[in-house]
Parts: sequence; structure tokens; C-alpha cells
Amino acid sequence: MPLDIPDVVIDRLPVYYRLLCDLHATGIAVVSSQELGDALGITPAQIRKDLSYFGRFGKQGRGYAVARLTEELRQILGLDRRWRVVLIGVGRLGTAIASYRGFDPQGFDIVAIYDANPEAVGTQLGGLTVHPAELLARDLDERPADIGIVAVPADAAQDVIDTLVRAGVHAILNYAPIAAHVPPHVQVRQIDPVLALQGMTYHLRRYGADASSRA
Amino acid sequence: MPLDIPDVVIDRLPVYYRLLCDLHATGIAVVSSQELGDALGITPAQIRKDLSYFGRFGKQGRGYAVARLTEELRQILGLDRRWRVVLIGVGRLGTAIASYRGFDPQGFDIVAIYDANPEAVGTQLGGLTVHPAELLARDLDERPADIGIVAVPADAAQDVIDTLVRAGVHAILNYAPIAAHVPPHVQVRQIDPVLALQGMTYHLRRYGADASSRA
DNA sequence: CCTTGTGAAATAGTTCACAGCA
DNA sequence: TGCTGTGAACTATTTCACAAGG
Repeated sequence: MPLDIPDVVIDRLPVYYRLLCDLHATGIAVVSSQELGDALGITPAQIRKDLSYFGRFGKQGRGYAVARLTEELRQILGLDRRWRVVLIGVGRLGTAIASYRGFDPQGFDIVAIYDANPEAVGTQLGGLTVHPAELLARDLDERPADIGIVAVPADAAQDVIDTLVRAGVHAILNYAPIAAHVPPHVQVRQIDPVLALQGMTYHLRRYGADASSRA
Repeated sequence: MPLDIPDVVIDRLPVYYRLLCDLHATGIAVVSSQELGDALGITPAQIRKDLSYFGRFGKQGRGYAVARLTEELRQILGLDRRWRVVLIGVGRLGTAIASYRGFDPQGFDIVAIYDANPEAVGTQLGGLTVHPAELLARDLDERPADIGIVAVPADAAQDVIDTLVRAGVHAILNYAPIAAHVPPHVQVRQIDPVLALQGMTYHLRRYGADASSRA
């Protein structure tokens, strides 16, 4: 398994994985790259090439065994274990994240929650007590976490991220609207609906047909 | 302004725009591509090349006038007007989206909210009444929208997206964990924290140092 | 000086197209 | 026959490096 696999390939694997889980649940045993591609809007060649970085999972003339490929991807992605996640920030967004049911079944355990606001500290959220943010560094020393989810205001986010990185957290899901600065060995993924919308308005304007002109 | 500007360039412009707004608010009048790059973790050459698709906004030896460049980007991105947004789905996530304060100051107006659940219909959310989902198509005919935000369960999402597309919505922000099928002229951006986490666990596993080994 | 704007070079990523196997 | 796996061809994107302007 080579080490120089393009990042863009890695980021497609979870998409394949999810579809394969669905197919598995539906009872479909074999699937071709063509069918996967149709379902995902990706060319079959792309899917075959992506998978070929990791091994030869298909059978010529048949396709891929869904159960086998699902299991392979689970291993490749490290989803065959559980991951410890800390959440920082319990404003509206953090609260929604804490109570989101989608993390647990995929192996992500929110194991601790922090907030800087004394009003929030001590409240219960998804079965956990909210801790004061200043304990984050100390707690991570005693009970490390794999992943940090940052849901604090923009002006506090870089500090929180620095604390996470110093405590050895190597993966950060950042909901704060800032470009996070981290060392190269730390993974960051940004969730930013406003940036996403602004990338689309460019195209809307080009396309010409805005809503008011159709009213 | 050429029509064949790479999408990846377009999606960086909002990042530049946000930083420039911050700089402007801080009272900084001029900035170099080097400084922008340092702040964003992007090479200066990339920033200059990106901007050069749209015009010549800098001054040699000086850099870019922050106010001027901010205004140019606002126009390019179509942020010099307001956009009509409909939200479908008021579960935990939809509720958080409806009350998010970050959309309005950037020109995005949530003008209507829908949900399929009769319990939710009629409740108030961010100053709006939740309407029954079956009215979505009819309402959009009478009062079009530019953008749809989809925050419904996975199994309902494609139907909602089809309805939006049929009603002439050309931009969709999809929070549902599915690969949306849309015609080529419709923009889709996916917000999917689980996929983001799964892309990072691949690297965590490679890096070796998981949290439990450091405990 | 310093920094932009930009062709040209380099790198990265995608798609083609077909040999080979079930 | 049908579909994978994969070099080779192609396309896209980034970076270089430098002329030119303030």
C-alpha cells in the first residue's frame, strides 16, 4: 500500500464506502464500477483507478463483491475501530453537533465537551457534562483524543486549535469561519456553509436567471 | 471576464473575500499576495494567478488596495445583492441552520421554511412559520428562490432536490448524506461532517499515533 | 527596491483504451 | 462476453521565474 496516494483519492473513499454499506444493507452482493459510478456521478474508470491504489478487489467479468469491498474500505479508512472525539463549543451549532446521531454508528465517540462560557459549563448535553474550556489541555494530557471538533466563535478558534495540536490531536473538524493554521502532520477539514453558498452565487450570477427575474 | 475559469479558483475566491473583509475592518488599506498567502496557507503565486483571471487589481511594488479588491470580489461573486434561500427540514440540524446568524450579513435571506412532519408544520422558527413540504413546489412557482438548503433525512433528500430543480432553483446546499443527482447547470455543495471525519481517519491510522497509545 | 501579472515549466489528476481473466 | 486493472495520453492545476511598473 503506497504512501503517496493523492488526497483527492482518499477523500472519495468514504463516499464509496457509504454507498457500499447501503448496497450491502439492500442485499446487493456484487456491483460493477459502472453501477457505482452511475450512483455517484463519477466515471467508472475513476473508481477502478482509485481502488487500484489499494489492491485488486474486483473480479473481471463480474464486478466487486460488495461485502468484501466494504470490509476492505473499512480497514483502509480505519473505520474498523472507534475514535475518541472532543467537542469544543456548545452554542447553537455545538449543541446540534453534540446531539447529532450520525457520528456514533460510524465509530466516532464524543467523549468530552468544553465551552468557555460559564453559563454553559455544567449543563448536560448528549449524556455528557460540559466542562470549562481551560481544562481542555489538562484533560487531553490524561485522556487523549484522536479528533477535535471546533464549534467556537471565529475569534476563539485558533487558540482552541493550538491547544488541540499541542495536546497531540492530529485531526480537526473546524466549523469556525477561519483558515486554521496547523503543522503539516495535522489534518483539518473545514465545514463552512457560507463559503459554500458564496462559491455557488458566482455561478448563479453567470447563469443569469436569478429568482426575482422569474417571479 | 473569460467563461472557462476553473471551479477550484472560484471556490477560493470566497476565502480571499472573507480575509479581505477582515483586513478592511481592521483598517488595513494595502496587502500583498505574500501576506494574503501567509494568512491563508496558500502560495502568493496562486493568489495572484487566481485574481488575474478577473482583472489586474494590484499595484506593482505595493500590493492590493484592500477596499478596491474587496469590492471587486463582491461583484465577481455576486455578493453585491441579496439571495433568496428556502430551507427544507427542521429537525435538529434544520433548526440550527434556521437560527444561524451567519447567513444574513452575507446577503442570504431565508425566505421560507418547509418540513414534511405535521408536528413541525405551523411552528415558528427565526421569525418564519414552517410550511408543509407538499407546498414547496407551488410556493416556488409563485415566489421563486435562488438557493435551496436541504436538511431532511437521507431517504427524502433526492425527492426534495428534484422538486427544487424542477422549480428552477440552480444552487443547492445539501446537508443530507447522499450523492445528489442534478442536471449539469445546477450547483450542489455537500456539507457532510461524517465524510470529512472518515477522510481524516485514513491519515490518523497511517500516522500511527492514536489516542489510546498515548494515554 | 518591491511586488504584480503572466507565459512557460512542472506537477497532479483524470480518462482512455485495451490486454487479460472469469 | 463483460468487466477489471493499468500504462499511456490527456487535461487540469500549481508553481516558477522574470519582465515590467510604481
